[in-house]
Amino acid sequence: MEDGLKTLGYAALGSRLKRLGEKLQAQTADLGDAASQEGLPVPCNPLLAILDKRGPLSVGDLARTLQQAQPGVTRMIHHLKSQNLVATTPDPQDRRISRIALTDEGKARVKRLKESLWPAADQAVQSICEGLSGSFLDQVAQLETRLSQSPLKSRLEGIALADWDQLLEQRSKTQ
Amino acid sequence: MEDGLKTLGYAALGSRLKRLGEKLQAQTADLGDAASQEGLPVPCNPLLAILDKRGPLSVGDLARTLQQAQPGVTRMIHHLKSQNLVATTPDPQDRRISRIALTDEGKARVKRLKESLWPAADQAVQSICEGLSGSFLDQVAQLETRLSQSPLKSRLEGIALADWDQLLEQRSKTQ
DNA sequence: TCAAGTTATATACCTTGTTATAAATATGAG
DNA sequence: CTCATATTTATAACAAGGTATATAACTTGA
Repeated sequence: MEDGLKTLGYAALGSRLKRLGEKLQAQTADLGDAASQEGLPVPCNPLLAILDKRGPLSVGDLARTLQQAQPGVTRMIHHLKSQNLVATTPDPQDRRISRIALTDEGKARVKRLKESLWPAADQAVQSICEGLSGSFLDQVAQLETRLSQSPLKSRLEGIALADWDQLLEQRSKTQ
Repeated sequence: MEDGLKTLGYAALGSRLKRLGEKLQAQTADLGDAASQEGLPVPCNPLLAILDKRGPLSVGDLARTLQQAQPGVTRMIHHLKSQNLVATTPDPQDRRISRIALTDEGKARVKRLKESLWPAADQAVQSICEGLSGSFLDQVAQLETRLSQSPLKSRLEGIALADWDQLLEQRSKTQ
């Protein structure tokens, strides 16, 4: 009864990926301890990471980088701004553009996230993706099963957290 | 600039899968000609397919089968009911339960979808998933690229549509 | 130079998922 | 039998994505 979607082949892959992504995000939120999260919505994390990596960016650049529609990015910026994690300054060359940058508070938060939630999420998700086999559809099915049977949080027990920058560096070498 | 998410490793996989799913669904909507769609929201398609395959079901059974929270299913049922595609009848054994079944109009609609949108979606999505390689993360990245470079619709040109039931039967054999 | 078009951001509204909870019904223990 | 608890569906409120469009600022061409 539970696996009805699997009988619908590739036609339902869109629905399945969407919900798989939502479940990953939900479980990712559970990974952070209270200290590292402090009420930050999950989708803000990639935005902060991009800002940290690529310095100040315009709303449009952020949207393109995140491959996301601009109004959603604007909304996240408002949220982050209300928490004093980012600040916007008008571009002197072109006053339509506002440059988004991390505040000092934002940088401090990013530092904490780099030591806790981000590597935890990376390592847990990598672990759940290990050894998938078969067609992409099969792999998605395996992921669905794994995610409901052993949540991300349980995959971190007894694992040492790497530091975020080291993780990414290492990954870029392997690739 | 465009591939910023790829530099974030597994940590951003949730966001990426969610948006990849959304884009697949959006492009799937473009596949149907006006006749086969008639204003049916994309997420209703799996629901109709399950109802067609497994006969009348309760709301709870549908939610479990679709691996989705119950209130979302209730909302879709209301929508489909307003279009006369499904009907609900109270279960004689347990009056809390209402059994959801396709109406004659619903069956006719399903018949049309089986001959057009569903196989089109299945074949197009299968084609875009062909020959992916590398880690799951790599495969997702390849899918993102392919989807933005050649949309699902363009993958159907000159391809004969199979019938839905034959497609699924064939797939279950291959597997 | 200024009118017309283009671009960047913000806003409004919609969609579709979620949780929490209420209301109706069923079940089971005493 | 009755009351406490379970279960089923519906409703309300929220989250985070989307499209369409308005507004302000820039650019270009006659």
